[in-house]
Amino acid sequence: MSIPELPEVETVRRELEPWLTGRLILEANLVDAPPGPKYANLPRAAGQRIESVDRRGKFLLLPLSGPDELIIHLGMTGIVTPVEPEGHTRVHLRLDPGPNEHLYFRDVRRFGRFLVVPRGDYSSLPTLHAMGPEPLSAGFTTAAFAGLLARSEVAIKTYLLSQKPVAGVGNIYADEALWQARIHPLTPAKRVPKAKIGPLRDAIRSVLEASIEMQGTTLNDYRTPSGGEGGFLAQLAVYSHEGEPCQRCGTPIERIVIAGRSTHYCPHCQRLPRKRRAKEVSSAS
DNA sequence: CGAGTGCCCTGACAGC
DNA sequence: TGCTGTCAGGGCACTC
Repeated sequence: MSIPELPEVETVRRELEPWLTGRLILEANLVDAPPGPKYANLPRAAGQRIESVDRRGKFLLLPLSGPDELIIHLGMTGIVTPVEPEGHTRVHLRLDPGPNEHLYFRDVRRFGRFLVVPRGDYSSLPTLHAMGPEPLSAGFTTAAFAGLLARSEVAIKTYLLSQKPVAGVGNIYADEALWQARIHPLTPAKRVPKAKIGPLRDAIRSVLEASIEMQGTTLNDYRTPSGGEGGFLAQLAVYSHEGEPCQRCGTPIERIVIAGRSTHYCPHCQRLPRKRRAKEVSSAS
C-alpha cells in the first residue's frame, strides 16, 4: 500500500485497535528525527494509557487516560509497526509487558506526524480543527455538502483536498470521484451544478467504500512482497491514466496541475459550466 | 480572512 | 557506470 488516504488509514486503524486499546505507554521517545512540531509533546504520552484508536479523515486519534491525546498522521510514507525498522525510525513507544510491547513509527519522508495534544484540542492542527464530516457517516448528506460547497470560490478539486467539505479525500480519490460525477476539477466549488452535488457525494462514498473493501490498496511505489501492483489500481478510471481513453467516451484522459497537485480528468465528460449571466444571478434571489 | 504559492523530505526514475 | 535533475504529495507557513 502506499499514499495513505482515508481507506489506507482506516485499514491501519483496524489493525492498531486490538493491539493498542488499553495499553499503557511506558516510554515515548523520538529516534531518528529532530524535535519539532510534527512530534510535539511526544514524551508526555509516557505514563498514560491508550483508551481507544479512532480516526478523523486521515488522522489517527488515540485518546489517552491522562489529559492528552496522541495523534498520528502517516503523511506519505508513515507506517506503524511492532517490528524494529531498518532505518528512518522516527518514534519508539514502549508499552506495558505483553504482546508487541514495542511500537515503531517509521517515516522515510518525514511528512508524517506523531504528537501529543490536550485531549480534543486540535487548535495546533488547523486541518483537523476545520475538518468536514466523515464521508461514510450519516452526517455527510447532500444538503450539508451543498451548503459547504457554496462557501468557496476555489476549484472543487482544491476544495476537496482542503478536507473542509468532507474528511479524508486525497488526490487519487478526488480525481476518481470527480470523474464519476462528471465534474471538471477546475469548477469553482460554489458553481458545481446542484444536480451534480448528490452524484459527487455518492461518488466520494462509493470510491472510498470500494477501496476500504480492498484494504485501501491503491498505487504501489514500493511493490508488494509478491511484486504485484495494488488491487485498486485496476479500478482507477483516470488517476495515472493520462493519455489513455476514457472508459465512458474514449477521449484521451488529460493531466493538468491544480494547486501543485497532479490532476486527471476527461475533457469530454467533465466540462466547465458556462459562466452565469447577471440576469440569471438576479433572478435566482 | 479567503485564496494562492512554495516548502518540507527522500527515493525512484529519466537523461546524459 | 554514475552523476544530476525532476517528480511525487498532505499539510501548513507565509504572503497578499
